[in-house]
Amino acid sequence: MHNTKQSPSAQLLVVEDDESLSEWMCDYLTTQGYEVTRADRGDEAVELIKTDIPDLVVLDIMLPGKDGFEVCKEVRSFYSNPILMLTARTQELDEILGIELGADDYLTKPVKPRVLATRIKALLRRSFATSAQTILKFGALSIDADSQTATFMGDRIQLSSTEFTALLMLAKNAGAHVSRDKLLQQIRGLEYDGANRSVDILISRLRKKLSDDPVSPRRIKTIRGKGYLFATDAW
Amino acid sequence: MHNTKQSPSAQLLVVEDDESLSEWMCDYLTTQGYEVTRADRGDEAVELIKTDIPDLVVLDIMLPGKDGFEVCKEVRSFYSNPILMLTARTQELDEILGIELGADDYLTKPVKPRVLATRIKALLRRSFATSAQTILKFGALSIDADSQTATFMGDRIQLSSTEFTALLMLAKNAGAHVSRDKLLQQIRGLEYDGANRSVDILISRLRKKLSDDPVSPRRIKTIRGKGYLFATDAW
DNA sequence: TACCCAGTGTTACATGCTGTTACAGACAGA
DNA sequence: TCTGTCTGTAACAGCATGTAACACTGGGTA
Repeated sequence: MHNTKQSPSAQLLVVEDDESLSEWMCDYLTTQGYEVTRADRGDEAVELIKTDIPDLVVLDIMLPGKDGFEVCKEVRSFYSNPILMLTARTQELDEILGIELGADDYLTKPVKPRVLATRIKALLRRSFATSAQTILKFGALSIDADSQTATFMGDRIQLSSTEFTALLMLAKNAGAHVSRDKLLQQIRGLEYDGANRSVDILISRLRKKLSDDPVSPRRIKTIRGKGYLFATDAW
Repeated sequence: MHNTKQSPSAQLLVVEDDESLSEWMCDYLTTQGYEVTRADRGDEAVELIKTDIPDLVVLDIMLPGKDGFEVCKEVRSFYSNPILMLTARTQELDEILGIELGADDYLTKPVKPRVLATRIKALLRRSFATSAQTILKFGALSIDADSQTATFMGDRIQLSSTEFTALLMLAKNAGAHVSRDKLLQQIRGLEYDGANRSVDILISRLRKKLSDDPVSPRRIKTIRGKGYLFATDAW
């Protein structure tokens, strides 16, 4: 029952002027389940990227019309999906490494099919993964778990790692109360012994940084005897 | 339940016109866990290589249609996986050694099963090993494990090998914290004794080179008591 | 050999983070 | 209103972290 095919037919653009190489790459990638478009000129490639917006571009450097470096530089202003460069000579490779032109990976010719497929898969996986970034948003407040950053009204809030952990935990359980026990466990791996006030202090500091009034908090509410609650719609 | 097979069924093409020899090689390699395709003519082999793109080709020299030398030369323009040549006579062997035709290894007949398997395994391992290169990208920062190079905003960052190792390790675990212990282990193969501050210094130097503000770092965050974390999306 | 240099670890001190204590105020039930 | 309990937080202490300055090392060079 399980379909083992990983990539759900991503759309690729192969830009290569060597016809035989281009042909086998396109054929091979098609057999791998990709939808493949072909171009053999640099200027043509730019147009295709603009109109088709492929999920990934395989881009040779030596090209008629406009070389790979130029293409890369030109499209980077509007195109952010991965670009895999193909290079024939070590000299070109040096150039790729020296100049930061926006390529996401490179391959030296001769290209091995398995390697090509592996790279493309990896790049696509990464590309999809980063676009599925987990950012929690609550009005003007947003919390990004991956980069450990919280912003409020566009400004970054300076939080210590502990504060961030607590905020994230509260936000993940927004609308429900989180006990001191759980917060402490998350932060220090400790059980709450009842007399410990560290969570209170932590919340106090968090509120201050979120400009939340402790007397009548809109964001982090106190649930007497039970813990704290992150309010979803604070303002 | 555990499958001990190492190579996940690589695809091989055996090109040999001696039927009995071809048959036992194919059978034997199949029992070794490979997926084997057969050809007995040189021209047929070229077609199969083009369409199937096997992970490795075992190629006899004396063949009807087109001999092994020709096949090798012809496919090398588009095929870069390993080719293992089979030769009957010493004279042929001399030719293989004299002419650079793109073979990766050779075997003289009679072929011993164990030797054949060992060579194939070695060639495949080498072939896959070279496919490890990849560029990690995080906004304006890119890290190339192969060339031990990191660039930031297009400029190359001058990193010592230790610094690069640490950066790579952090980047590979982007979004998750990496302990001082692990960093030290990776760098020096040592256990972290708790009093050692070398990791801190290393991070400090790294941050400086990445223009990361230590007071409020965007790239390499400190997780108090746990280590450091590379933020995926720093800006 | 003596010297230089880059890389790396150590020391020492500055700074920052977090928990504890102590007290003030808030809350709930009687 | 009174009382006991819970919560907020200032102030402090202790420890973790940041880093300048120096020491050490190994490799290259004159």
